[in-house]
Amino acid sequence: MSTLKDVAARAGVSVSTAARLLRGDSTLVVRPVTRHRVEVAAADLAYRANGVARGLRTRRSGTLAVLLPDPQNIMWNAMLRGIEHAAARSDYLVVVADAHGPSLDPDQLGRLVLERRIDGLLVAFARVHDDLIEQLAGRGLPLLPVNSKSDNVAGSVTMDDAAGSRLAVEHLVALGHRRIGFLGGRLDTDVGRRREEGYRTAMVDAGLPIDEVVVREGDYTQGTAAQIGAQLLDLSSERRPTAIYTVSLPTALGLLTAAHAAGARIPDDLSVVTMDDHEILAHLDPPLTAVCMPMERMGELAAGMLVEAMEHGAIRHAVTDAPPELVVRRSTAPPNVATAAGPTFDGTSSAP
Amino acid sequence: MSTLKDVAARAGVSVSTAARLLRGDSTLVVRPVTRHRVEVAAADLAYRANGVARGLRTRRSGTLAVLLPDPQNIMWNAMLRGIEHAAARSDYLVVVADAHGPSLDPDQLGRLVLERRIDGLLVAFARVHDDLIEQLAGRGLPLLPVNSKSDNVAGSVTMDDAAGSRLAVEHLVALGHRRIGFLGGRLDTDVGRRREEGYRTAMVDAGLPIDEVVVREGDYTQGTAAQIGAQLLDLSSERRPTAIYTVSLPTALGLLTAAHAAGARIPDDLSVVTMDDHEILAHLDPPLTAVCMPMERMGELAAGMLVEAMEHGAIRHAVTDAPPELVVRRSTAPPNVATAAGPTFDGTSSAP
DNA sequence: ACGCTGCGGTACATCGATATACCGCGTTGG
DNA sequence: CCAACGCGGTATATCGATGTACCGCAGCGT
Repeated sequence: MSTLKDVAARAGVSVSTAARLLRGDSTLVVRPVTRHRVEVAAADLAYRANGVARGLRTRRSGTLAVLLPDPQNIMWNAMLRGIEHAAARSDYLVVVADAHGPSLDPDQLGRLVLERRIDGLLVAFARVHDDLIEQLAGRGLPLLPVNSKSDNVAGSVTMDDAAGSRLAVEHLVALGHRRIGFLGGRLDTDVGRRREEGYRTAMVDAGLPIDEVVVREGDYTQGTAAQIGAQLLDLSSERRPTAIYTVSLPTALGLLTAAHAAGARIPDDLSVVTMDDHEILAHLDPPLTAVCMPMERMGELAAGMLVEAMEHGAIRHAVTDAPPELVVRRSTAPPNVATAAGPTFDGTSSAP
Repeated sequence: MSTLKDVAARAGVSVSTAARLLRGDSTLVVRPVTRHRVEVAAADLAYRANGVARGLRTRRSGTLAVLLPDPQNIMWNAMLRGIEHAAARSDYLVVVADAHGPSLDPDQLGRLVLERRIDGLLVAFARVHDDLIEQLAGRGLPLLPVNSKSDNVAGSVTMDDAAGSRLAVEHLVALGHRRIGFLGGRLDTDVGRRREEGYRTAMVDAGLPIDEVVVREGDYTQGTAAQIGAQLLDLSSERRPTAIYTVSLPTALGLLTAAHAAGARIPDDLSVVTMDDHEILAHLDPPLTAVCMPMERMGELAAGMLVEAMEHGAIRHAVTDAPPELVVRRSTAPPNVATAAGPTFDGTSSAP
């Protein structure tokens, strides 16, 4: 591994000149011939600047971390891709941290940051780590909530969740549904509230009454969703929703489990739309109608903004520009009048 | 941010003493009172060693990268978790690189490594990046193929793929299948060959003939699998397999698509087992019987070995100890004698 | 009296890149 | 005639932690 010193010696210039030239320092004036000598020397030696040494001087490690609440949710993959691409453009590396696993708990992560191995942090689902966030943000560490805002942190990148929810509800309304349930996220998170708000707005806009019994707060886990789903399906036929909108894939899967257990067929007895799309939804039983949110775009935007914040201190609240899109598959259909108005389905499983 | 100098000044000792004490240098002898003074000073100042400065001196960045062939395959998630956990135990960070995306092409990655921002590399599905691998391994960079061996690289971590394949085939045989197809991976990869070998061994052990027409090389993509699947389903009824074993989730999904298009019902007309398991398989149409491979364990092992290699130079070929397990769901059933022996299914889609 | 050893540390030179200050020389402009 | 400035760079002090070499002193044996 050759160093700058080697290059300078080979080119017959000082280390500073070689450094400034190779770094592209615009205040440096050199004759073309000198420039050429240095460039050739660098090429001959296959010189690569040592990133660690540079980092020491420039006080940057060139690495940022992403903190995820639930790496089991495959929807984060798209966001991660976006983050990686945008970060790579600015020559940053991305470290992924599982917020709940033993790999990198918030304390560990805080340590890393304080040790300057990480320059900044993208935090998805901020509420979970309020204490960490306050600590770090308080120390002036570049930190950006993604997908959800946090009251005491300046800046965030989110999507138009309300629009996504409206899209889902409007689709159900267009199919003829009137009793539309909502299986949401945590209401102590900004994103959870915005998704519910979109649902409510769309219901009101459609002139439909909102039955609070079928508007439920979940926690993005499959287990909780299955429980709530069972409760919703157990309602009397006049109150039981003919369609349910779920706000995440795990939530949707929980509902599917509950529906299966209750013997409710989808979409015959119950239509289901979920937020967040992924290719594999086309292969589910049944293929799930979904609102495709611009996760990748959000990731790109977030990484770009974080880099911007780290380098120029500018930070703001931003909403991803790409609009949500509805992907219609087979889990939604017009309400089955017979089922909806008639006696409840028998409650036994339809599984063999 | 306080530095070692601040701590030393506050404790009234030299920088070296503070450094050695806080680092836990066992060759250092200090009086308890001195030790205490330094520790208190460090605590008071909330001192954190600067990882970048340390890295410069110790010539390590404390970061390792994982190169993945196809981040769309959600099966890597489990491996990543394992890698992260094991790496975290040794205080390493993990950077994820998409081998095909624009985020971090092999050249970029090579650059990072040469710039010493990354200490070592885990490469999944090595064949894709042979040139990069030779370059880096040639330069003495710690590099470890995961999931597949590479002839010109010492060391690797793999799973018992042959055992996994055997498990799948034995399950089908036990159900009564005799014409069992194989939809494999690339034969220019070690892992692809080992999975096919397991299939062949199991067939021979079961006393079944192998019809080479139904033993096919794929490339782990859904598109190719769909094409091959269509060909297999188009065979005359005496040759058409009654069951197919696929070696990856995208491959299985491709086959499902082909089966659906051909109007073949699963498992009635065709049983399907796939390698690699994930919770979501339980929700597919139909729920897929799968061989659960110890991906997470492999990840842990790999990260541990890479760290070991980086710090002590020891490297070897290792196979994950945890055995594969069969998870039976509803995509496999005894062959339908009527369908198998009778005329082909009508070939029209069963979709509404 | 002399060397040796153990104790409890310290001084100083790294690691490699970067940034600021500054240098001598020739050319202008006033 | 002298100051100011542009040219083409160089010298040197960082950044913060690490590790080797070494120091003075006391005690101990001979």
